[in-house]
Amino acid sequence: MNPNKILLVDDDEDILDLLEYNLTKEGYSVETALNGRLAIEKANTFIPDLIIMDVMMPEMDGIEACGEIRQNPLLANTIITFLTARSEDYSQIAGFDAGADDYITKPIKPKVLFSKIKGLLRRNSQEVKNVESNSSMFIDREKYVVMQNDVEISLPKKEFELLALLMSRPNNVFTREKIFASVWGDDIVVGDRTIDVHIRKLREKIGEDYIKTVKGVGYKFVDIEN
Amino acid sequence: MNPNKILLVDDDEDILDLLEYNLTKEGYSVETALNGRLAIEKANTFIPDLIIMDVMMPEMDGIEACGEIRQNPLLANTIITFLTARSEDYSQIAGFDAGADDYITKPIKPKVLFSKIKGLLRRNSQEVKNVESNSSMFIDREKYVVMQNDVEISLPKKEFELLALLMSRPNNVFTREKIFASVWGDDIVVGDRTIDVHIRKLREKIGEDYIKTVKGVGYKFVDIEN
DNA sequence: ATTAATATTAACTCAATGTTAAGCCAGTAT
DNA sequence: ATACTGGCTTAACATTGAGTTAATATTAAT
Repeated sequence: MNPNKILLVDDDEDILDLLEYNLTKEGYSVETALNGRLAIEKANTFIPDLIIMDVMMPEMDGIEACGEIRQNPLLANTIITFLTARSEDYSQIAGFDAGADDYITKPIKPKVLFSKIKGLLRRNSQEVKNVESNSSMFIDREKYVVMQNDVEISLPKKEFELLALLMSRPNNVFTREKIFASVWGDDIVVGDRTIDVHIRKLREKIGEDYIKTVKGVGYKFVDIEN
Repeated sequence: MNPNKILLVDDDEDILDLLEYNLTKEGYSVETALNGRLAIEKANTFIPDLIIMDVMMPEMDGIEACGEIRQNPLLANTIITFLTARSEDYSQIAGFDAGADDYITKPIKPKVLFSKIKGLLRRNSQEVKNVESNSSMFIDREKYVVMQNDVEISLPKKEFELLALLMSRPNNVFTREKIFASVWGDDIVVGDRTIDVHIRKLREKIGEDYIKTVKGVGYKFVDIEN
């Protein structure tokens, strides 16, 4: 299934119509909402892959809505992007705190916006690359090792790919479904406990605190301060 | 010699001046370039240890320049880092494809940038140091022999080329696919066990511990202390 | 308290790799 | 010519350990 469901949230109907029209024409499945509260409702049923949301809205603003949406495990992998005026510096910071993935500054040309959307959605399905986070750990695909505080940890293939996936988006929850699809491939079927066992082995090797279980949802890699 | 040569590439002279001033003060040897094309020229003669390059530039963008630079074997050990806006997700992905090692998101505080640079160069110097300390073994293409602790080991062609390939990037994993492509050529087809047998003969001659198997992935040449 | 989800452990399976020896071929010495 | 030589490949079989499973324990949510 290609990721292509977009939820647009803005209090200006003209903008909604314009974007909806053009994005639909591009082949995306689009829904809209006029404020934060409605956005939450729509998101819970529509399960979009991407939410583009204005910050300033009546009823419930984007920041608050974002926080709510991030509570829903089903939307763990949904990318949330804010629309924000260039100068509203504070909203950007608050937005990231609330769990936003990105922000787009207004005004923006439709063409630029579309290519941006394409890029964002592509990220979800991208092959996992070397990952450099500002944590004490990073993946070295060339050497096929994980560096932890300048110590090399070598891992078997499946464990390595699993960790690489989780680290590709720290703090982001990966569902078991996504993990299977990415590490094992869509066709191969293995038992339910297989992921658990690999997670366990990883925790044994890199420490208990890096991989966090989100019960009923999946697993995430969290950054640890030195 | 410590790795300390940095090439800065950005179309904004103010930024170049600022960074150059501060990095020079930190003891680095710094050169600058205003666009991708100039960057390639400078890189070819300056042989920097680290290139910090803006993605968006006139004349030739960072991605393209990165690809070009990666063609030059002299710059194989040069770290290439992109400067990119937080939201330009696509450029990050394309950057890795082009051979970038890392990316730094703008805006960034100078202090953070400096510590990041330090980290990047330190990582590189450690690798280089390992290679040098392991002068217990090196390839002599002229004589077509491998020197191990001042002892000449002469190897048949295939074994020699295989070892030379692995040693060309110590600690790096080479997949069977790549080994075939490099040592045998893309067209020639040989059986699955052929590589194994050559690996075995090499291990017999140079010792068991130099070539490590990464099951399901490939082989790598590892440095050995003393 | 009940239950579903996850953790843990150890045993098992099988694909990937290791090992050995024999065969083939090109170059070369007899 | 013929036989020898060393390099390379192949095939058959052995071995290994990554990956999986299954059984049981523990945990978190209601």
